Amino acid sequence: MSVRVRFAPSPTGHLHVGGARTALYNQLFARSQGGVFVLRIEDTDAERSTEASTAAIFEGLRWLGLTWDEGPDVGGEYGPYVQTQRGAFYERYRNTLVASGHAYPAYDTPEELDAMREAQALRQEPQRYDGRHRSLTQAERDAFAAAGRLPVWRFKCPASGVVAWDDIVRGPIEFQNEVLDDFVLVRSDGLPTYNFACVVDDLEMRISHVIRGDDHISNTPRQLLLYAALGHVPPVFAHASMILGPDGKRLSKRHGATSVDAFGELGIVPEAMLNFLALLGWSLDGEHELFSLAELEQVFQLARVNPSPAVFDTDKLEWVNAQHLRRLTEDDRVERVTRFLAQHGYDISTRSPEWRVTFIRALGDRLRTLRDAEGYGRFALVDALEPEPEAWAELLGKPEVAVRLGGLAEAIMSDPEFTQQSLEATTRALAAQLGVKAGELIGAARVALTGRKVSPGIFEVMWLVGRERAIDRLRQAAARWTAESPLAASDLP
RNA sequence: GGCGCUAUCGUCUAGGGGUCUAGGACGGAUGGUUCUCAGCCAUCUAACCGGGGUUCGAAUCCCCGUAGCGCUACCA
Repeated sequence: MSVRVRFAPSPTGHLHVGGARTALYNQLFARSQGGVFVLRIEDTDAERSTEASTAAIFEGLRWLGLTWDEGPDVGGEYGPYVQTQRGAFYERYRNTLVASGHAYPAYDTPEELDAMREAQALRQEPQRYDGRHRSLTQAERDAFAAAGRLPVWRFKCPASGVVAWDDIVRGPIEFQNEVLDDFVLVRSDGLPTYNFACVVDDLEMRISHVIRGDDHISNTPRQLLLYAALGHVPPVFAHASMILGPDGKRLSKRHGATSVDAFGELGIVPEAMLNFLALLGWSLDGEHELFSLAELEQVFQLARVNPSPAVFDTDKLEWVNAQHLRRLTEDDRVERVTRFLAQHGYDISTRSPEWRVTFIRALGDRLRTLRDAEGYGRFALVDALEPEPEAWAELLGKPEVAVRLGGLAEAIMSDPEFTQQSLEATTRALAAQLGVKAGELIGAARVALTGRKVSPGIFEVMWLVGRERAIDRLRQAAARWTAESPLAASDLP
């Protein structure tokens, strides 16, 4: 049997991390099996579906680097791949079901249904459609129609028996038919409901495996019943678990970023997002955890997907991100940092290639996210530097700062080479001459040159800041220290 | 309420009757390296939800609880 899977989002918002993981698992399974990955848009909810959401979902999938073999944009043998364009299929299948006695029109109004459920709730009964329009006579139907009522089409659910399947990630699951009711197939406006459209499309698109979130487990028995009524063998089902927030509740906006491209804004690289998502609910062996998409496509196994829900852990995501950042080639890393910075108001594209490479090397392993480049690299990105209060306060408490920084400015000025090496030699020589530890001098220089207590290596910093600006910052800091430090008086002769 | 799913360190997980004094990773802690930080190295921290079975033996199988989550729409 050839493997055909699909990711079928409904365009009612951004691509959520849960959806992204479902899409990923589908692609991974398809590729690992030499199968086909289909993208289908389930927009039968006219109320909530929007063009903008469809676009956002595409954008999210593309950002991640996912690729599908059939879909609205790439076409394919079983199109169209947008449900609102597949009306003819649903109509045909509905007619089949009506003809075989598996479906019937129901004319209840929303108010009548509400009343029915209320009454059931009052009696502590399970709330489900009681089948009141199941066996209407033609005359009764005509009467409703004449009264202007538009029917929905309901599925005639068997009153007894069980429906069961062997879920790839959860094993055997079964439902008693009696807990199901005559669910709606086609709404009064003619649009199919999820359960119906889904089955029709999976059938028509020859889907072999349905990989989706476990919020669909309770839909599965209904769909299975439909396959049976239609006389078809159902696909194999695999229900992955939910992704939770740190509080153990279903991940949502209040946990922060949930749409995948929001993570791009946070400085997460798509390779890392994919890797992390794959690990949320799947593992190769519990030992290896760093994978590229291509590697995942080789080693992924649906049966190794974990049935229990997983908490989305940002710390781990950032760690995975840091690992992927390191794996990038230097050119790629320069490119991505440059692009990220540009999107956040810092243009380093005009700098020399040598400067940019040095900048990225200086940032080095400090980058957990691309955004860290803004923080660690700020000293090199802006002209005017306001020292952080805490760092400055500490400097004020140190002795002889003006002499040292002033001396360093002099030394740098008279360093003919101005390379990282020469700067180091110059600085260390000065420290020796002043009789202080190099670390002392460097610490003061760090605050003067970067405004912070933490920065990349000081000689890289000097080189990146440039001779003029470095001298300038050192002198300014010296002057300001003299003006503000209680220790300044004793510093003067 | 009904139905369903899930249950190993704080988090992601390995482990599926003996090899488990439960392994790896993130996080945290400590020490080393270093101009700070990061990194790297070393060490440490911390778990089988509870109770009953089955068995010579259970984290692993069964049952019952409990908890969390999902579904219970003319949403998907």
